[in-house]
Amino acid sequence: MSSENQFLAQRREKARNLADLGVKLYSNTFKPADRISELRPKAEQLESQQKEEGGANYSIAGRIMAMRKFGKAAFITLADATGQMQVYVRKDSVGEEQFGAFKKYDIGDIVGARGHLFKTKTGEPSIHAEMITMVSKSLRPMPEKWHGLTDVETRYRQRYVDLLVTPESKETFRKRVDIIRLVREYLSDRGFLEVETPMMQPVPGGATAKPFKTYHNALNMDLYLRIAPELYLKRLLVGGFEKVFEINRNFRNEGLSTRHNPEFTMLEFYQAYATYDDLIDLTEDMIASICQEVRGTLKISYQGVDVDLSPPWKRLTMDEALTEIGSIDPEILADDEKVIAYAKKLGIKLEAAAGAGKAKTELFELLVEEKLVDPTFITSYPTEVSPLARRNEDNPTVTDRFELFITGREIANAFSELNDPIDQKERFEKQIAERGDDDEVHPELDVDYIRALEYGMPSAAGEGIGIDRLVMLLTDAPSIRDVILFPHMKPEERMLKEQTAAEQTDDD
RNA sequence: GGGUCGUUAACUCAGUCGGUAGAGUAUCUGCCUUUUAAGCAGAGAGUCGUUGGUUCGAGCCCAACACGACCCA
Repeated sequence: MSSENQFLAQRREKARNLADLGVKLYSNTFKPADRISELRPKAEQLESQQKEEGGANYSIAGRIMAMRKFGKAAFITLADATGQMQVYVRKDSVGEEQFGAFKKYDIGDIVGARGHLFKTKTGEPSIHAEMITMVSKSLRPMPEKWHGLTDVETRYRQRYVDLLVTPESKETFRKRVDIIRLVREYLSDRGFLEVETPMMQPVPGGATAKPFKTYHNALNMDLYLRIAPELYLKRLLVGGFEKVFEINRNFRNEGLSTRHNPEFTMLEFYQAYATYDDLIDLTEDMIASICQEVRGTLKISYQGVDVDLSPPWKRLTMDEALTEIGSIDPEILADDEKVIAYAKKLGIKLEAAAGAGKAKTELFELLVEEKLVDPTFITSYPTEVSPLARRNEDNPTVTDRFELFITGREIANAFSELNDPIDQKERFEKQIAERGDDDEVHPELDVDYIRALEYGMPSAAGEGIGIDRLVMLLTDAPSIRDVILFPHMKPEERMLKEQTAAEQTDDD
């Protein structure tokens, strides 16, 4: 039984031939002493057709990306983690035996080479191999060298191949690493402690979303994958840590889209004795400085649209945004019934219990959000849609909260924290009473969290930033799947078949 | 959940009006010791996403399904 095609069969055959020649197909004895990114500049300095003085020996290991074979010589392009470099393999340099084996090497094989530096007559910095050896034999053909891999489905499903042949993809993920490191440094430098709080929670809280459910055998209890770390981080403020942050995964059991993956990376940070406007300044400075570091400029373009991240960023209250950008008459905004009627007129469906705050938020999403291209802080969110935020002292119908929008997308959400345990409990209870008929979103009363607040939490402000979306912005990625190494996909039918076949029969 | 588009060789893509399945790269064989999308000559390679239907005949027309992309909710 073989679902093998011609290519797999050919490669297996070649591998057998190599093994017959005494070549180890998967050897672990070759240890490269040099890295391509450091070797190339050295070879670059040579003149064409010049060999390095002294004839020092260098060794590199990497994957064969291209081969240009002649009868008794060949040029191969080798790629290691740091870059690509050409290796010149000649029969009279590596010897009869090695060259005989080398002739059976394929594109995709991982090999080691040792030799001296030189530059070809066309000026290409190269290593003239005196020794070449197999490190790992590849049994599958690589995608085409010129067009590469363009099928996004294969790029997401087989990221290992994508990373091999799509330099831009590799670059995006390097930038992602940089961005997360810079966030960490920025906050650490300002005295924030990085902490880890439970990903498995008995009561999922801190956001309105559908959680994943799992089960703990020994404890005989249901657990939920967290939808947010918020309530645990605030417990730490109660415990006396004054500045904390966490960068980690959240899980939401909802649909997938260009902007949504079931697991996504979130930064949340909390600062005691701060208010939301302190966080406005911090956010603006942090994101701008990271952009400057990663992109070298504050004027970037996202999917063809120019975005200017130069501070200071625009600040508007929600009512101002609805008036200035949404063109809604301030008289309508001042009257709860008129706002609700206006929203309904525009086709927004509101539940019976929904008030003017909910209507305003819906109107904002419909009329304003996508128009906020340059960074804009929207403040004064209705209390109705902000169950964990502190009410404004002068106007209790709104909270001391902001959201940051860039390229029409929400990037950050922050507020002065509600630390009054009685108010908090009442708001939880109201939320639970209004949960409606959606069984999957079930806010529960987190009694331990209330207990924590009863011990007293300092005044504080906290913020969440979607790291994936920030990375999308700074890497100009159209889809969240382009910035997540292994995005969730439905299983391939082919693989399912092979898996069940393998489970049923176990011979070869 | 709804709509539109896509799925053809390992990869990138053609495929006319329904009449025996095509190219480039890659692979294989031969020649070739400074090439770089190396070159020259030859060869092999396909469940046309899946299952049904219409038809003398389907990659192409129809239906359902699968997976993906985009838009909408």
